[in-house]
Amino acid sequence: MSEPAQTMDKRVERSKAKVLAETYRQLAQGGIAGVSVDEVSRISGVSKTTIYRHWPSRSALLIDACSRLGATPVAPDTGSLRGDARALLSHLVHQLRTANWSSVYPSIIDAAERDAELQTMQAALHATFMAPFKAVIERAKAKGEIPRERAMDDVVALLVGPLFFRRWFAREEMDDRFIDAIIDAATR
Amino acid sequence: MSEPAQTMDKRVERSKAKVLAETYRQLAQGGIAGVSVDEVSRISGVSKTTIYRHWPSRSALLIDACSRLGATPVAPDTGSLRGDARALLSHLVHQLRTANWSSVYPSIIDAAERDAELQTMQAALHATFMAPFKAVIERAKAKGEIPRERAMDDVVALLVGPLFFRRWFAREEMDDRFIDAIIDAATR
DNA sequence: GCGATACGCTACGGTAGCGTACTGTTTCAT
DNA sequence: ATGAAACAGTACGCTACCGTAGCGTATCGC
Repeated sequence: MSEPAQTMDKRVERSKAKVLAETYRQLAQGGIAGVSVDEVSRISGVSKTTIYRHWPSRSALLIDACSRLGATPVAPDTGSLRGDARALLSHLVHQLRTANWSSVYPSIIDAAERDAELQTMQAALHATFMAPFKAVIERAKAKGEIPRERAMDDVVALLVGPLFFRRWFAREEMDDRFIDAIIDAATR
Repeated sequence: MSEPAQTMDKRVERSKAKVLAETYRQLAQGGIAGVSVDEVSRISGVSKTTIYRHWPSRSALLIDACSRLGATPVAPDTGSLRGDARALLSHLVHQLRTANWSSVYPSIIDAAERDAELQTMQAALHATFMAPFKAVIERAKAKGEIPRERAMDDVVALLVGPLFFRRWFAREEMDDRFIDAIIDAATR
């Protein structure tokens, strides 16, 4: 979102990096509510004054940090929809188990329920996460593997919904057999 | 969870009811983080001293209030799995759109990510919500509408996951066509 | 080298929240 | 009627947090 701006003072870059790193850590540990500017300052070693020089408020810092959570999306191309979907879901399961954003995301979802700014940020994050799924489904439609009439968003929900459900609501394990069951159901 | 205890002082009952009612209201409005004991006291008209007589801490009050969110579960019996599932999902969609717990649940999910007590409460709530689904699926298995080998939890996740996904993550509308798509996929 | 900029440090002011102590009053149960 | 229990009101102490001000120092770009 915010670029290096071509020529950025080394000191600024260093400070921002340190602050964002510590913000990530606190986000992963305590969610959005667990981030305190005082503590970010104390642990990162960057003065609170400096933090407020770069972000106008705690809220701005949080949005900036959260909006960088999404990893670079990668759309596989195994040759078949089933193979692509299996690759995507396996990768997603791995992320849900290990990635930091997996424990932060509920905070964002909760905050988006009441804060408009957070809501647009979450929408962008969501679009980033879902992009590879949409790409794969679009390709499958082009090859005729699934009918054109099927709504894109429906297929995405059928594929990803059950995983999210297990990770955050049911708190159950997600094995390969479950992934296959999802694919069987969604690409029927 | 906490019973009328056979003979409960009218004053106690009245105080607890007023406090819980206001706690609900603040929960629906601002989530778990939006509940303040001082404000519950001020608006409900029940003295803070009294609140702390009945709940040892703010956390205890929150857990007590949240654990009562679940409505009485109702398992329909239309004669077919498709009919039952359609009834359940339609009702769930309506709840997700209008019920108070729909805006509170993300808070609980987030809190459960880090607090063990909240986690067990959420597990109980989840079991209550899913009970009618399990009943319907079990009946369908008995009638041979779906094979016995299919894991119960998989079917539940395939049915409910896409709806939760739409409500909280994708923030998209849920119409009857989508419900049919889910049922087609899950009961294939 | 030197001016400009970023930075650290310390100390505030202000707010909000939790949980407790104390005192006097109302309401219940018998 | 009377003792016991629950209650309201108020005032605290404590902690945590946000955001700002003032001042001196270090570091960058040129």
